[in-house]
Amino acid sequence: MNSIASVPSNLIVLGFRALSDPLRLQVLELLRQEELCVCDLCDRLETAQSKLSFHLKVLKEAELVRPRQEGRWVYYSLNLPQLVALEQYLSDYRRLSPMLPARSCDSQS
Amino acid sequence: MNSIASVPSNLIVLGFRALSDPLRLQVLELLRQEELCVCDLCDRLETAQSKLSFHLKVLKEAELVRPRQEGRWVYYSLNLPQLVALEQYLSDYRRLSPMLPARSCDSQS
DNA sequence: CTAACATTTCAAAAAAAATTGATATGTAAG
DNA sequence: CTTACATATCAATTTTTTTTGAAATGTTAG
Repeated sequence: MNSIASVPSNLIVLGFRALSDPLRLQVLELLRQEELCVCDLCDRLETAQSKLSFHLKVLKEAELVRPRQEGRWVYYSLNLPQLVALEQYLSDYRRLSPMLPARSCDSQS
Repeated sequence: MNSIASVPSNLIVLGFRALSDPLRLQVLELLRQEELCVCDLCDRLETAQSKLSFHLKVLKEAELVRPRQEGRWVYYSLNLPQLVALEQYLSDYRRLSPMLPARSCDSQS
């Protein structure tokens, strides 16, 4: 009697992982208002460029942001569909949650 | 010209961090259907008790699950309100996202 | 071509998170 | 009281993530 729970999709895990850092959340909040290039983000977050580049990579691999190169600048913007995908993953918990009362634990052994 | 983005609430960061692990997501998926005690979870996830205890602590500190002791068993259940809080944090990205086109980066230097 | 600049990549170091096995705590049954 | 059991905690180790500074890449301006 050993049902293994379904393994969650990798992109979902990557998404939540990308969201699990304050600096990365700040990046997303800035991008919410406008597309920004890396130097803008460094400026506004008072963060070293190399550090930001790392965190942008994490966000990009989670498909939460999209880069767009223009000359020597790279502009990042939100990738709304993936943010919505995570939102929907969570919203599934509201549906289909009968929330049964406790079941005796002894019955199994 | 240096607006620091607002620092996200700690509980939000803890929440996403807790969600950023496959095993913890599996725990939540199992709890979606029913309240379960630790030994049940060990059983179904084929995981050592000590390991699960650690992950349950992470979920508990993020307020995504709630423990309820009954005799020598501890039953865990979802804490829907906090899951909804995270969902709403994400849903804010859909609203209020004018998604302006690129702005020249030169204007600042 | 050369110099300046924006960004990425890399390697080393530091910090944080996860795993493991052992032990502690608390409850209940005999 | 003693034993068995469910769970939590702890310390040591391993693994993963993050930070940092330097070097590489690629683009544009002169």
